[in-house]
Amino acid sequence: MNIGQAAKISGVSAKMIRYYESIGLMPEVERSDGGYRIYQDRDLHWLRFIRRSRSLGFGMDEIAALLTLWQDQSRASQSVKTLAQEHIHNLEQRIAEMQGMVHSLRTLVDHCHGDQRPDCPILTDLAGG
Amino acid sequence: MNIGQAAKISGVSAKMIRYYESIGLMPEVERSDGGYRIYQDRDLHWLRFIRRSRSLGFGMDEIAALLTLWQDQSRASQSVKTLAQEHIHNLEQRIAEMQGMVHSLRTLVDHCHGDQRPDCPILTDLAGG
DNA sequence: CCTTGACCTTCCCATCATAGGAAGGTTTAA
DNA sequence: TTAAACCTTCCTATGATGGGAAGGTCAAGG
Repeated sequence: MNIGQAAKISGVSAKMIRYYESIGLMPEVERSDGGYRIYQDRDLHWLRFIRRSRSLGFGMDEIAALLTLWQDQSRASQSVKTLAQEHIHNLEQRIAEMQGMVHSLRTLVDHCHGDQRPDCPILTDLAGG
Repeated sequence: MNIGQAAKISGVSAKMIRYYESIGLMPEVERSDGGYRIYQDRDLHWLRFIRRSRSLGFGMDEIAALLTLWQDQSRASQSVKTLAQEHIHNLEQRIAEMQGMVHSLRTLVDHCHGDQRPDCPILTDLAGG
């Protein structure tokens, strides 16, 4: 299977597949005589694992760790759970940060009459009160 | 006032002040004979405006627009309000996305016993079900 | 067998906001 | 006059992704 087909099936772009390989997240796969990468079903599983992990917001470092745990038949489920919990914690922090922004912005927006007049509490706040 | 003092007072690092200048977000300020940037109170206001906008999650493009509106005495408050509302909308979308991640992760984590056994629903999910 | 088009290869560049560092010039206080 | 503290510009990197150029390969049809 070519990289293009692997990309279509796995939902990971060819660009990203090569990138994952370059940073060591994907193993280097077999090549054809002409130098084309050749993918097997096993590699597709790998790619889908990465894609799903990305969609849950894991970073490359975390995915590398998850892949290692995945490959290690004898790991304790505890290590995976801990990693996931830490990731949840990070996400929640970022969410809280953005919610704080939304809250402040909402207050400002609510106080801005939003008509043709130039007076605007939003700019007044940004300018430092 | 040197860039270092301006940085300390405004809370924007010297590095970033130069960067803002280079992308046209800050006006080019006066220089000393030796080439040092010289900042006035007016410039500090500008920097604080940028810093506050950044802390509310506005991107450089949006801040550029806000600064223009700020400088334009005759603009309608409506334009500012609209910009802020669009930004809130963007933030809320990103928040929702991350909350979806947290939700999925929480479900997975709740189903993982997290002990010494290797069996782990989190990895099973990541691997595709 | 040859051509053509679709595909692949590597390499470079860009994003966005921020930081680090190197090499060298300026300012200021002792 | 010298040393320390500061400044200057320029280059590099981050993380994940995409775009594009120059050139090589593969497969199908004539």
